[in-house]
Formats: sequence, C-alpha cells, structure tokens
Amino acid sequence: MSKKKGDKKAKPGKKKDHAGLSVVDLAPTITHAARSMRTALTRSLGESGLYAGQDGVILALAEEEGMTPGQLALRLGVKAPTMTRTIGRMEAQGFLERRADETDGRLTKVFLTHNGLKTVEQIGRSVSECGEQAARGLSDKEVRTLLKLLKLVEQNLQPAQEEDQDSLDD
Amino acid sequence: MSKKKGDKKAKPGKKKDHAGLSVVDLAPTITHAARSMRTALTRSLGESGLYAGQDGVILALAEEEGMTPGQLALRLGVKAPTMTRTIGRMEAQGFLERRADETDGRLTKVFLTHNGLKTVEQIGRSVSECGEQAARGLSDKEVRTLLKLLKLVEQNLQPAQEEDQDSLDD
DNA sequence: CTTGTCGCCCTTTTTCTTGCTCATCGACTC
DNA sequence: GAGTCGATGAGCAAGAAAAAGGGCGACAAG
Repeated sequence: MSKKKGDKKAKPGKKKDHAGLSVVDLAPTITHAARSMRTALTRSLGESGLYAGQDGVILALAEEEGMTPGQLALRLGVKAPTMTRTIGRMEAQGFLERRADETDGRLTKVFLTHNGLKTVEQIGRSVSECGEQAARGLSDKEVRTLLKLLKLVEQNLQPAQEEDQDSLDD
Repeated sequence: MSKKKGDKKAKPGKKKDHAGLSVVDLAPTITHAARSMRTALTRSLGESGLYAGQDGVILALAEEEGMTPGQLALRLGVKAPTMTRTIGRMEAQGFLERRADETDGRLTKVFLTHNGLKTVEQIGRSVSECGEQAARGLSDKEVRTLLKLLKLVEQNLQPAQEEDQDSLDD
C-alpha cells in the first residue's frame, strides 16, 4: 500500500514532524474514529433493540427522570428537533413516555418506562465494552488525555461559545 | 489478552483526581466532539455547495483520480452503499463523473469534473480552518497526541482486524 | 480443448435511523 | 396583546445493514 499522505504539506521546518500530522487531519480523523465508534455501538446496541444515539437518552433519563426534550438535547449535544424525533420513536418503541408538565404547559417531561428501565444496565454494558475495545492497548493515562483533549476540542467548536463571563442563567 | 495494566472494571470514584473519566466516557465524548466537528464543517463547506462527508471524496480524488467506489469507501471509512449514494449525488451536483472501466465491467471509476477540481482548494481551506478552530488553545504536541490516540482508537474498532497476525500487538 | 456452470467480487438499490436547518404552533410572561 | 420560550413538523443528507444485479474467472464435464 502506498502511504502518500502528508507529502503535500511537508513543512520544511526544523521540527521533527515524523508523521506529518497537523490540524488538517483533525476533522477527518475525528470523523473517522467517531464513525467506527458509532458502527461498533450500533452493533452492540442492536441486541437491546436500540440504535446509536438512543443510548444516551436512556442513560440520561436513568440519572435524572423527568427531563424535558430541551434539557436532553443540551445534555447530549444534539439539536432540539432531533431530540424530539428520537424521543417520539423511542416512545413508540416503548422505552419511554412523555408526560405533560402540570405547571407549565409548554414543557414535556420524559420518563423511562419499565421496559426502558430494564435496558439501562445492558446499555451501560454496551457502552463500556465499546469503550474498552476502543481503548485497547491504551494506558489509563492515555485514555484520560484523550478525553481531556476531546473535551477541549468540543468546547472550541461550540458556536455560542462567546466568552461572556457574565452568567446568562435565568 | 496480553496486557494487565488496567483491566479492572470501571468503578466510579475509586481513583484520585479531578474527574472520574474512564473508558465509559469514550464513546459519548468522541461522538459529541465529532458531531460538533461535523456541524462546523457543514457550515464551512456549505459555501462550496457541498455537505459534510463529500469533502473527503473530492480530496481523495484530487490525490488519485479514477478510484472506484469501493476504494473510496475503504479510504474514507464508510460502507460501500453510502459511498455509492454520495457519489451519485455528487455526480448530479456536477462535481464528479462516473466512467466504466474498459477492462473490467464490474468496476466503476470516478473522476473529478472541472467544477469539482475548482473546489479542491476551497475544501482544503474549510477543513483547515475547521481543524484550527478545533485545536484552538492546544499546543502542536497536544494535537499530535490527540491524532495519534484517535488513530489507535480507530484501529481498535476495525471489525475485520482480527488477530490473524500476531505482529500487530499494541 | 471447448463449453457450461458455479461462485465470488463490485456496484447499486432499498429501508431504517440519526442529525441539521428552517419554519410553525402553542403556551407562558410582561 | 406582543414577545418569547419550548416543543414539534417538514425537508435534506449521511450512514448502516440487507439484498439484489452484473460481470469475471475458475473449475469441471464432455
């Protein structure tokens, strides 16, 4: 196989860039890794009858019942319409149910059904073993480093990340 | 199973420091970061008239014309059907064209059109600035570390990467 | 040596889901 | 009553799995 990447932007600097890795590889690499992760997760999650993307909803709800779609979306990092549809499908699948808030008619609260509750530990297992497979051969320290860098990248990419130090909470 | 460094189960709150980061966070964190990256890339790529996922096809073809859908899929880490449809759409968009191989009737070769060729550098710019935004505040060394770890994760998640050869140990 | 069949490879089609953006509708607040 | 916040609907695309279509080569039978 021919490994001809990186030769187009060979930096003539005195740095010892052994592999020619730089920021231009960031997007493809993250994307590719995430795709592999998603595929692996889909396989593992399929035994529970769910799809990748639904696991987070169950786990978040297992930690805190009665969240609203907006809160769930914010927590999982997806947009509200996406969460609405995923919730709708999962409701049809019988994993959770919507309940209208009594005090505020705008809000919809989401609760796990008995069926959904049963899948929690299985999902946890799926996510765990998927993470373990991904981290095979990595030291504990390397995993923490990876997570830390990933979170920094994530923050950097937040569009509403204006550094207004004033709290904008309600 | 040759490593014994950290195969204990993820027990919350057992270790020392800041946050209880462990392998169970790997899947959500990578997923979340990749989503943010994809969203940012979609915005940037939109000016060129493309969608996230199409950029890699153009760039791969710019490096090596006449690749088959299967080769492209393998290179970009997606499944063949996905690549077929993406190619079809991009062909309709006028960025590339399909040409039947003369010697082998099974093969389809993909070539950039003049229009597609014109977008190459713009795509490169989009990917670059997106990577730079993601890497904001990270040192060069940190970026390389992140890329290295990501590639390891990616390799670990390849399903067809069984231990047919024991030389690919850690 | 010729021929026919079978199996494999590559591509494409189909169906399902997530995810985003834009737009709408209802309900609460001022 | 106007503005705003939250949830939802419609439209577009990527990605995966399963399966179908076509072509090529190998292998066996005559």
